[in-house]
Amino acid sequence: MEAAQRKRLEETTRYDPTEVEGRIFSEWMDGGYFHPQAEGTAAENFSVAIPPPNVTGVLHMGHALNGSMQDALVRMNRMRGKNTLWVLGTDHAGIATQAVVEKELKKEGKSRHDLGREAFVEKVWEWKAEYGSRIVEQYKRLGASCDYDRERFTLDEGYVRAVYRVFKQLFDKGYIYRDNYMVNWDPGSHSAISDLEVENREVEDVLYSIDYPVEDSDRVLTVATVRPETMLADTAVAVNPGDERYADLVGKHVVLPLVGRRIPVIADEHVDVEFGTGALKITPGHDPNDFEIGRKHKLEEIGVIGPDGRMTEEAGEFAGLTAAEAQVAVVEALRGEGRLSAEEPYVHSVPFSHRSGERIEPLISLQWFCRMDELARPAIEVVERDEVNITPPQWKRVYLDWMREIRPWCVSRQLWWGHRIPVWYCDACNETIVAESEPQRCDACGGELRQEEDVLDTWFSSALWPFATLGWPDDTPELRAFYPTSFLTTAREILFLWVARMIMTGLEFAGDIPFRDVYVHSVIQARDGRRMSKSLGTGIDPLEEIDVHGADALRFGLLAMSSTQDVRFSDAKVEQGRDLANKLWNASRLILLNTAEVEPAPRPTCVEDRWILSRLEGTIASVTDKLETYDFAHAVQEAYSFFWRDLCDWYLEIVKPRLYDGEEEVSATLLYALERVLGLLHPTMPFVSEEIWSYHPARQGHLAVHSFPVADLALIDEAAEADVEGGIRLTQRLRAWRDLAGVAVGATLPAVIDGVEPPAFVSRLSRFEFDGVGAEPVASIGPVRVLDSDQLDGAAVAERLEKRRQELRAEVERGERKLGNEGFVAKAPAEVVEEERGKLERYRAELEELA
RNA sequence: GGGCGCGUAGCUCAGUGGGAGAGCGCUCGCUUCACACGCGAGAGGUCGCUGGUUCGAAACCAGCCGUGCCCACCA
Repeated sequence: MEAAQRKRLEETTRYDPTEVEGRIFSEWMDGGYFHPQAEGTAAENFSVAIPPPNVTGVLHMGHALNGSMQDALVRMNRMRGKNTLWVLGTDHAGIATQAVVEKELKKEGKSRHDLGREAFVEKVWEWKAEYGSRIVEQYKRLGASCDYDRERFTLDEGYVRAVYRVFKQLFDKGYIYRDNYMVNWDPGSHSAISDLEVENREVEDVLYSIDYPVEDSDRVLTVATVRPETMLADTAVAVNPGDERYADLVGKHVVLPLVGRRIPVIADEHVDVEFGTGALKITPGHDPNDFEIGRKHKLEEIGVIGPDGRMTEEAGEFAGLTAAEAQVAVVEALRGEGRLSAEEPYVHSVPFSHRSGERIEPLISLQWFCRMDELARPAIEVVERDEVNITPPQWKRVYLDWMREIRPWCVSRQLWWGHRIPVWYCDACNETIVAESEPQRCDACGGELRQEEDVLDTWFSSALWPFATLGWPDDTPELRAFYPTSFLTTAREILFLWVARMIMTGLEFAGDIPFRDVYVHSVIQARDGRRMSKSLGTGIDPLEEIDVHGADALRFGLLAMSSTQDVRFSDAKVEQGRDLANKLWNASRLILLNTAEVEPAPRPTCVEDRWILSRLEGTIASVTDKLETYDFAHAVQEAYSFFWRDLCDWYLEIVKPRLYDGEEEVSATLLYALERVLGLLHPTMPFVSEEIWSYHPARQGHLAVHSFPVADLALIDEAAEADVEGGIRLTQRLRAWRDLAGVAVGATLPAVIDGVEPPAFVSRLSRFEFDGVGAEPVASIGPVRVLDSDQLDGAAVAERLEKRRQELRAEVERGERKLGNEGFVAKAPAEVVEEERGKLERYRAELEELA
């Protein structure tokens, strides 16, 4: 080691991530390690497509967790020498991004309409250029080993070609069509949204009962509704065909109050006899159920609420009011006419826009849809056959259940930011042209064309992510080398929205599954158990955590707290990671500053050496297995426990004298163990491991591309493990005895061994002299007979002895009770019974000695 | 309405048929020549409740209570 390096090691007693991380990351980038050549086949390579974050965003805890998991597996496979690609990119996130820019405009008192479409979209691109790359920089802070030179954007030039190709092919197959249909209208974003972007919330409304007079009769038909303003668009009243109360009215008409329109009484199975009066007003224009019933009975579809949320001309005297205002006015008018027979509070679930948070207004409008059933079929099969493996397994069924009930997808959005739908209309001859690139003139009449105004749902483009990012529709080297990707880690909330659609499009267009494994990770909640969200103010900023504790600490913490169930964010786990980084640094200082100049190699000379090597290799095997099966929490905690407990607390303490002596064998073994520990931890804690590696004598190049340790099972030694662990337990018992017997910390006590000689370290670490002479034994701890000396407090020793006797009596009693149970002896496995017998014997013997 | 989870030490969570675990916090003792982001020793739990299966249950089954999420067109 150079003198300067040695000096730095000697002087730096605390690991400082802020000083290290930026420097190390630059070294990785300069090395080009994250930018693989597009060579080989997907079967032999390793690749991942990052779930593309929104350009609007900043890194949140979900990204940090997901990034930590992906990076762990990506780095592990890169170290294994695989040609490894982690594709990075961002999503244009239609509604979200447009909303942010509109909000900016609003500050200047302008709306997007003031700018016009072209200028507005230009503005969004400017915004994207300025802020869109923030999240990429933040992934670097996390240490994510993405290919930053292959960054993609769902709206970049090549991506548009992929989207248009897909749209055209789906259209040609007859899957994509345009129709007037009931959609979820989001008054907030002024666009239709898909079913998956709707969330239901419990709301307290008023349930109004309205009397509809029956034509040519004194009777009234009373209907119940929470939206009285929609009665203006009623085109029927429905009753259940089996409902005798109304059987005679079916086929007759009622007169709609306020409006005066005659509407038929129809019979439909959908109507619940039990609910309210059993009569249901039918408003095909403003209610999804009524829409279905209306289509079935060929009812007129009237729209009284427009896309702007205001009452239309159809609403007559109420035209121009907002729906909420109209509700008040309609109720007032009905009351005036004596048609309101009841009002009662009513709690029910109501759809809201996931994006804008506004209450969904169901409307009929002309939209583009995509039939999903044919696309779903093969996507169901690959999951059924486990060609795409979903972990944890309960999500497989959730996926399959949803896919089997899949409905058409409304893919058009009334936005300006996004993939403008590749459809052109000719007003001259009414021709509709779908094309991958803009046609000049109408094929049929040569007339002028105008492009469809709507854009595609953001998820339409994200659905193509795994192959579009690799250059599809061109047959690129990247596509051949890295598709299908190896795995996908994701939050469950986008299982349908994104994962399912990638599987469908992957099979349809890229001819193969997009990934072999889907790992659905847990959700990290706020410290108080609420959802982390910006609007609730419950978010925890990963970058702040990185600033304070370091990226390795955050990564370790997130992986350690992740599990199959949702967990609350734990500062303690991040601090545990920070402490681990510091411990790694300091243990490495001890090793690197004191070892002799030797080749790192396992060179055991005693049982402790064989023990630590056995534990090391066992840990490598187990941690590797856990990482490969997405059991990140146990993987990092097991690595932690091996390193801290076994290596630092015990082995380093045991070998210190040999180390300070400059013994070559132990130096070689320690350097070997350190090299392997650094390699094992690098995927989860890349910065600190890389930094320490720079001081390691075996270093040739960066740890990021050094070999990942493969467990050497020849070094597993169960006998050595048993011996040393026995010695450790004995040491702990001796220390505990000293403590309770009131012995001074630094004092060495005389004792003799009666029985099997424990490993040599026990004497030194417990501060007992095992060849003591003279005095009487006063206590018996395993094979150790403690001899009396003036360092002992007689009363404390007696008390300690009595306590042990009580413990032993309890143990003996327990064993006797268990073995006295005939059922146990007869039915329990022989080895379990034997074990109990052995224990009982030992406890009895010890009690005998102490008596 | 249907489905999936969860309820274990003060806190956050592991453990899923043979003697209750981790991290943090707490108590006591240590400025021991890698680390006080440290070292050593401790205290702390009728494993939500009630029944059942079993020689044996925190774990398996049933019911109940509490709690979270997803899906669903009862006005």
